[in-house]
Amino acid sequence: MDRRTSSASTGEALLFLTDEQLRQGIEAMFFAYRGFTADPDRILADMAYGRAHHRAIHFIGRAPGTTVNNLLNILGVTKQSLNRVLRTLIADGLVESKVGRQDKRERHLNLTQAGRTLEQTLSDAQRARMRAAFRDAGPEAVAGFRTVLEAMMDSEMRSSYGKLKDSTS
Amino acid sequence: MDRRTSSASTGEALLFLTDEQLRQGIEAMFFAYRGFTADPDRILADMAYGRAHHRAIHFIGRAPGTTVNNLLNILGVTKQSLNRVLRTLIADGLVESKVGRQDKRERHLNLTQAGRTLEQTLSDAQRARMRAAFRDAGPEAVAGFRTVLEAMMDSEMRSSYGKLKDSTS
DNA sequence: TTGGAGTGTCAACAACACTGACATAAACTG
DNA sequence: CAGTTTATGTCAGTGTTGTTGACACTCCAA
Repeated sequence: MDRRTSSASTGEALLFLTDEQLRQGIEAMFFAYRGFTADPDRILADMAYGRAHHRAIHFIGRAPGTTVNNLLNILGVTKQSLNRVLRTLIADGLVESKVGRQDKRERHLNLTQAGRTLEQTLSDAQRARMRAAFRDAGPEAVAGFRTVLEAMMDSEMRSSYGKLKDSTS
Repeated sequence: MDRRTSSASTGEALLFLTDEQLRQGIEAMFFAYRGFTADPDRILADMAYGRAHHRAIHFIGRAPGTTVNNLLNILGVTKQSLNRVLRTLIADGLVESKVGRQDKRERHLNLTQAGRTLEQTLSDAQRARMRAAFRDAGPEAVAGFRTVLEAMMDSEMRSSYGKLKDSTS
């Protein structure tokens, strides 16, 4: 099956689309993601936190004052799941939740000083690996990396990604 | 902190290594990985299987006759965790486990016909997304994508990845 | 024969996701 | 104003996937 991409009938120009190339892409993604999360995971293992806390802290730090609903959309989890994480982060004084001024139903989330410190620790570890990978690979490879990843996102995620990207440019 | 990469002191040539670029790389990785797993996850949700079953099926299909220990190294989980998954896959007739001929302690794992069918279904979905992303991004971007991902892996994973890659070339 | 490697299994537990149901307050709508 | 919707929080239950620790069995190799 899938004769179109596994034979040479489409010519040399599409050789990068063979099933074998796609499988290697899939496996590269799998192994790289493990590396990507390994360092923060190690740090968090010593605390009572996990990957979910890291993600929440990352995106609150990235979009200060964001609402719970917005965070829900970015993270793509249920409110029950996020709430469990947020509750512990707020209780531990890493995140603060403030009632909205305009719309008092909303809660605006911000990192406290302690939260920023942890965010920095986690993101330093993750950035160090990313930086090493980027440096080894070079600028053209990095551009290609981002192009492919963007194409691989669902469109909703792509818009979340775009908003974050633009908000800090 | 990290003045080296966040200032212009190292020159324009390293602009792709700014903290902002690294953060965007981190977020791209996060959102893209969600897309990457979304399609197989949807298929598996209807069955009694999850992502762990998909991974086992993928790598058994990729390296037929592999031993449990080898699979353990590739997947990077405990044998207890893998065993739970393998047990259900074997019980459901998707994977068969054969005692080694040379070393009878080892078990060699292979997909049954039913296993291959499921593997095909899952990997078709995942490859379709990967193919679309690769096609949209173009060959140079794909090359860069792979270069960065390889640089991001831990070295043990990189060697697992390399072995799989070479075994089918 | 003894030690260690490869494997399987039991039990307990934790993290993180899910669904469903319900509560509250605020905002919007007719 | 009454009714509905939105944003959020919470309780209870469940499932998948990971972990440790312990123990047993088979079998290879020194």
